[in-house]
Amino acid sequence: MLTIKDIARLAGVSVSTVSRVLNERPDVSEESRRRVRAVIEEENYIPNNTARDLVRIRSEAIGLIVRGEQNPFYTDIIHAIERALDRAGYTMVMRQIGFADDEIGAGAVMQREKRLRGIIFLGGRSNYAPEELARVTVPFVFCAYTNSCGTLDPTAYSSVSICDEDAACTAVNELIRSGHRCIAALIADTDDSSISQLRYQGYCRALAEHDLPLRPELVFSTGDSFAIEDAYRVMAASLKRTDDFTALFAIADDMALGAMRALREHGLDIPGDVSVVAIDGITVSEYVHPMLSTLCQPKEELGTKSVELLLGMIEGRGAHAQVTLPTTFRAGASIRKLAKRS
Amino acid sequence: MLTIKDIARLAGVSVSTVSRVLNERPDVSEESRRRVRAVIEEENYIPNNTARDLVRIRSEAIGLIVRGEQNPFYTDIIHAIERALDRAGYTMVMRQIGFADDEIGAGAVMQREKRLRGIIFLGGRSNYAPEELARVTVPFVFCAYTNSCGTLDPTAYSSVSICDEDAACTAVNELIRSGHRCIAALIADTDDSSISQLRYQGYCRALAEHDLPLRPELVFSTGDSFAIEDAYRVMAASLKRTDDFTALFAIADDMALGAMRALREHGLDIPGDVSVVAIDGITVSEYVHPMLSTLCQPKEELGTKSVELLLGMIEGRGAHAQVTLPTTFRAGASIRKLAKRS
DNA sequence: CTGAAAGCGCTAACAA
DNA sequence: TTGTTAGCGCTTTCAG
Repeated sequence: MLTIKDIARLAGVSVSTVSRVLNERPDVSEESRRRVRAVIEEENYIPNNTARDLVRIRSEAIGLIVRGEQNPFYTDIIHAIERALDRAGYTMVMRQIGFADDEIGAGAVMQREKRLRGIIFLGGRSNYAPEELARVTVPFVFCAYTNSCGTLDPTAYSSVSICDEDAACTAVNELIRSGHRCIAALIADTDDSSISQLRYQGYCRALAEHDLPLRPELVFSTGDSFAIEDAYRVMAASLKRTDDFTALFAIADDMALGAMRALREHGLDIPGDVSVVAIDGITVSEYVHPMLSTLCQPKEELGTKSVELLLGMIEGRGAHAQVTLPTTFRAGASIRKLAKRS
Repeated sequence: MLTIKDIARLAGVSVSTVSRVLNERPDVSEESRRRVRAVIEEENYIPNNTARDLVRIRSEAIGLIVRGEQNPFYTDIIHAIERALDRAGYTMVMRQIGFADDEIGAGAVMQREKRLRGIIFLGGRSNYAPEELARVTVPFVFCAYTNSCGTLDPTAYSSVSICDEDAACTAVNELIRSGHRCIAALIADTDDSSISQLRYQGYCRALAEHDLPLRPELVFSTGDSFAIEDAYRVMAASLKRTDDFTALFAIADDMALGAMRALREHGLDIPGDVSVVAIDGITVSEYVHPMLSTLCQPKEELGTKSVELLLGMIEGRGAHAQVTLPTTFRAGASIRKLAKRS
């Protein structure tokens, strides 16, 4: 394995000169630069990033902590993040953690182990105490979720997300606009300020705004999973108790897909018997039958904007900010317009 | 930021002693070990991996190079790989590359930059020349594909995959067993030894074995993409030319889903008018309607076995091997049994 | 513009 | 069992 020394020797210069051309410093003569470049090219030399990172104290690496089971929704965002990071000359180190794991802890460890310049948290909770958050001492941004319950000072964290509550409210309103009155909800956990909870609140708000009663028996919860199979399982079990609703709001596309299978297996037609709406806008939901009506998150922008915000903080041109991105309703064929009758 | 020196000072020992307890060496007195551990705990010290990796020359990192657009099929495998690596005490560094990019080159760069111990290639081509492959000097394994065209010496590479040709043949046979005679195929590229090509060969073989003619006008190709949207687009365009088939074999689940939408939009019922079968067994295809009949790849095993093989080579207990894993047919509802006539 | 030399934080001989 | 010390490959003063 070639080192900078070998290159220096081969080019007949000192290691510092090689280092200078490696780092595109201006203070090198054209002649030296050319010679060094030639040798590097010739020998197929690639600098040892580990050593560079060590001496620079900080690396050019950004950590990405992804929480929860594999949600197809994240895939696009992850790609957007990686591309954006790559374009800016940073490396991405990804770490997946379990639904119940502590992402701040994981971030703190990773930050030190890998000497990260910054961290992007994808899909987490947001109810941290400031002290907990303080364990992460590099810039970070929450992607696709935010601290909407307000336990944190807005100057203390960054986030790029949609407004989950509004999104849910909008989605449910689509159902109501189509004449639905008995609207069930398929959610995950309800007991903290998770995305599930926020979207559930949006559901409640939409009902309230239209003077529709909130019927607890129509709120189905997977407990803490967004997984398609759990959505299916819970929906199937719930249908044995009640199917007294004409529409279903699922807090995530993936969950909607699971629920739709359960509905069909229960003999219900979509949207004939039950209309379905969800939030996220994952690719595949545009290809299922009936095409899922959903409120799309701007996946690409969530990723690129997160990177932009993070790099802004890292490179000292930019401060903490909470960015809220707009959603767009994608009309599918999973909502049936009900005939008006009171 | 605390360093090993600080810990040594605080614990009243030398850095070597700290290093020894960090690396769980046996030659440390219980007394020292206890004291050092206490200080580490107390100070929340986390060793600098960069420095460790530098001095160890080689890191504890394994590279994962994922080629091609985000295929949901990969997600599960990636997770399986990460979990297995984590369990064995290795870190994963992932890098996505474009469909047309050179994964061996990417691997070679990454290997040097990150001082990788090994590399797993996910979803690549397999028609490299031995000289190209030689650029990667750490152990590596091809995951989910193999060098079936045989340009490589079996002692020169490792792979964990299914037999793509057999899988395709089996899938198409399911169609034939159900009485189908006019079977279209939706494929990607055909001009190299890609997975698409192998599966296409399986399709051809199944037809040949049953004396069915290969009708080129029923072979639809996306060119080089496995993306759902391209499958949809190509299928929709093809249907304008011909719909003279009773069954469709798609080389990937995701492509099947795209095709199914096109078929429906063309007014065809699945499986009433057209039966569909595919290969991969991604999660969501179990939830679409009709449930997709498909030949499942053992995703979890593909990942864990790849890691096992790789670590075997890295840790010196194990040599190159080509592992072929079995597929299992998952009967959905997308195949219609044709009445026997002729 | 260039080179010598001092580390970055850690591991691994080698001595003690 | 412990400490001393020489680097790992690179960047970065600081002189020249």
